Amino acid sequence: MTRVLVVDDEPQIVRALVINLRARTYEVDAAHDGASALRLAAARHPDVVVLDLGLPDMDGVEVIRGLRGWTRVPILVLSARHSSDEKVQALDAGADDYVTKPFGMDELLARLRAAVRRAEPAGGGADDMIVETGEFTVDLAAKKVGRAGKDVRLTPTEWHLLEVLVRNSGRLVGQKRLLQEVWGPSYGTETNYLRVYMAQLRRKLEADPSHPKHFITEPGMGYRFEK
Amino acid sequence: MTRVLVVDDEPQIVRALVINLRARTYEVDAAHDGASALRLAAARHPDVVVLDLGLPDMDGVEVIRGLRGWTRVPILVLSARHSSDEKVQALDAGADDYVTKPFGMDELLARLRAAVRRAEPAGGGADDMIVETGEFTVDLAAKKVGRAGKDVRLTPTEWHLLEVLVRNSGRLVGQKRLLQEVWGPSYGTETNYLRVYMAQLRRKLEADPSHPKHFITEPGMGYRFEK
DNA sequence: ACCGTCCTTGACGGAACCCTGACGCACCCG
DNA sequence: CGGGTGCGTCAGGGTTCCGTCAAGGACGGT
Repeated sequence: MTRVLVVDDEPQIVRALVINLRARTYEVDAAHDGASALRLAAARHPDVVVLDLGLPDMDGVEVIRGLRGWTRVPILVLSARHSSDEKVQALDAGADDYVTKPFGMDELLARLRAAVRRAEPAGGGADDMIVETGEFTVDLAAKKVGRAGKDVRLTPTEWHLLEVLVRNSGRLVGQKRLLQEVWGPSYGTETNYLRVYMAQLRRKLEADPSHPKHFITEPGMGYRFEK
Repeated sequence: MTRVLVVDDEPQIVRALVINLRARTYEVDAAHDGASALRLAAARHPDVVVLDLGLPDMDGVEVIRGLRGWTRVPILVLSARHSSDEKVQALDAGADDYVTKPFGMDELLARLRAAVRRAEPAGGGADDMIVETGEFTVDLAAKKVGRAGKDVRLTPTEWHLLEVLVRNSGRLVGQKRLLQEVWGPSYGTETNYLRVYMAQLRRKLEADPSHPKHFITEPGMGYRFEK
């Protein structure tokens, strides 16, 4: 299932896009300003972003930079402005495509398909990664965690944090990097978030949460996941 | 150096593109029909293809399919036709972008940069530099130190000091430089810090801490790490 | 409009860490 | 032979950092 994040401040455009995308079995999130767009992108990990440049709270190019700070997700820019300068700016900031309003829905969808297609891993990526420990199993592709034969229920943030740690299995991940990957690029010092969510992960997955064997704290530096 | 293959049957457009691209230090090949385009692509392996759909010998979409049969090289389509149908066809056949003539050179170049950029290999290279001695192992990427099969726990300052020494393996590092790299630029004379933390490193890593073989003191000058 | 889930935020005890000063030792030089 | 300098060691105290809990608020679904 492909997940799309639609960012636009005009409700009718958002609605049109959402309806068309859902009809084609995309999973769609919507945001109406830059701040929530960045937050949603961090929380939901869309496979492609459709971004209107004319947002109420911040410049669209800033949103692109905010995304590009930590992800290579395809960004498809919508804009009412035809000026060549605008396009160049957006594309060089990291956008993948630029469509001017008014746009044809067919064309937009085709461009969206193209963006998603080329983002797919080249040669059968090892994305079906399953990591097992003595006590639980993490299926990165299926986004599922199992323990003692039963599925463990994780909230989006918990899963996101777990995913970053597991993808860097064995390596230390600095707290700043964790915060930026999970909560977005504007975070970096709010270490209390990490404390809270690491505690939840340990409570749900560790055999003895007060003496963790897999989610290891490196004081002053970050955390490390160990099989 | 980025290599571009330009495919168009109109000589003036080819010339304009070639001049503009060469001026920006791209390496450019040109073809005037589909057959030679496919041949040139196979022979020269361009990093991006700029393809006009209106070719004399074959349908542009066929050219796209011909390329997609064996390569994922980015394809940027040029076309005089604005019809939504054409665009959808080309994009779904495997094109990455679609620009209608007449086009602005700035915009085309920006789209070309975008296409090349996202084709670049993903993550910054896995910098898994590992340094081994007879007694312990330092993994700079994972920020991990192992000794006799077990992980050794280092505090942030200990790790930082070790990292500077290891990255200058074999070379003498002056105490002033060590202090400034680990404790910050305003330090430089507090050599007692060094004494304390060198002692901790030796205690944790040397077989015989009182007769160090790897963390060597150069009296009056600094310290040196030796495998 | 209500309810449940999830995220955020603040507070607090305890642990880990960093700095500091004191002391002993080896070496060099007067 | 005695004083000085630089280095290694140790232990205590202050500070930062972490784990835990609970309450408040935002959001979505019924």
